[in-house]
Amino acid sequence: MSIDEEEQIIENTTKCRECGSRNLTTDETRGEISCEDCGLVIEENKIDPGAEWRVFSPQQGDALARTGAPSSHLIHDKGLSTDIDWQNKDFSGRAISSKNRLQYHRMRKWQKRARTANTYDRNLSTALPEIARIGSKLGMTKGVQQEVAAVYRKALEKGLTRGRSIDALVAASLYLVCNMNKLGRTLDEVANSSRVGRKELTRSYKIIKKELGIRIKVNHPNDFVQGFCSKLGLPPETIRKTNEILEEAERKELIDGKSPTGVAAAAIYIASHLTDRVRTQREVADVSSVTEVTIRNRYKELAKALSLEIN
DNA sequence: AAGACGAAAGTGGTTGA
DNA sequence: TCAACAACTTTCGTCTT
Repeated sequence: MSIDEEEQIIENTTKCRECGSRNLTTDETRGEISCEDCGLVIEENKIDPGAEWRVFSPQQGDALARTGAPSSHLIHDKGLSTDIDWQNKDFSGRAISSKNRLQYHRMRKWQKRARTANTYDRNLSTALPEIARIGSKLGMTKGVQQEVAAVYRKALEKGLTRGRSIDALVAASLYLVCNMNKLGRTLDEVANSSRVGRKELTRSYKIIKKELGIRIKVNHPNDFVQGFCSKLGLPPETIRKTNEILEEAERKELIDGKSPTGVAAAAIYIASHLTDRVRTQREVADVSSVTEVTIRNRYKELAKALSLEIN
C-alpha cells in the first residue's frame, strides 16, 4: 500500500465524506462512527475480526498466527467446531484410499448428527439465521446482531422457548437489543420484518425482558431523530433545529406521556419548515410510523408552547 | 390536485379498585 | 378481572394553496 493510500484511509475515518466535518462520534455499543453534524454513519461494525497484532516480518507472522475463523455468536456453536471435509482428501491434501472412504462417510454423517443433536443446538440453528435475516433487513450491524444472538442464547438457557415460537423470541430479542442500545427501531418495523405479529412480539418482549431482568430506559424522542431525518434526506441543519425544538419541549414538559416517535416526528416536521427543507406530514408520518393526525396534534402543542410559526 | 385541518368513532395498553 | 382512561389510529369531509 502506498503512503497516499494509507493517508486516504486515515482521512476517511477522521473526516465526514458527506459534509467534511471532523466532528465525529464513536458509539461503542453500536460499533459505529458517525458524523455529529449530518448524522452520516461513516463506519459500521468497527469490531475488527482480523488479527490484533502487527507483523513486521513473515517469520514473526507465522509465530503470532493463531488459527481458525473468528468466533461468532451468529453461528450456533460459535464457529468453533471442526468439520470433516467433504473432499476425499486427508489433512495434507492426499487422496484418501478407497478402502477408507466408506469409513469417512460414516464419520461425517455422525458428526453432522451429533453436532445438532440436542434441542438447544437445533433451536439455535434455526434461530440464528433468522436473526441474521431480520437484522440485515433492518440494517443492523453485525456487531448488533451478535448482541441479539447473545440475548437469545440467554433466553434459551432460561427455557423461555418452551411453548413459544422461535420466531417470536428472535424478534423480541432483536427489539430488546434495539431498545437497549437506543437504535430507534419501532415495534412496527421489527414486527413487519419478522414472521410474527405485533401482538405476539410485545408478549414475548415483555417476558424476555422480565425473565432476563433487563431494564430499559424509556425511549426519548431524540433517539429517533437521527434515523427519521436520514430517511427523509434532511440536512444537518434541520437535525440541529429539531434537537433545539425537542430540548425546549422537554423543558416545558411537553414530552412525558406522549409517544416519543410522535413528538420526534412533529419536531422534525416543524424543523423541516423552519429550515426551508419542507417535508409533508404524510412523508414524516410514513418514516416515523405515526399518523398525520398525531403529528398535527403534537405539532399544535409544540407550536403553541414554543410560539413557533411556520408558513 | 395535493396537502393540511379537525371531528368522531374505534383500538390497545395502563392503572387502580 | 374489570372498568375507566389517555394516547393514538382510522376515516372522512372540508378548507387552503
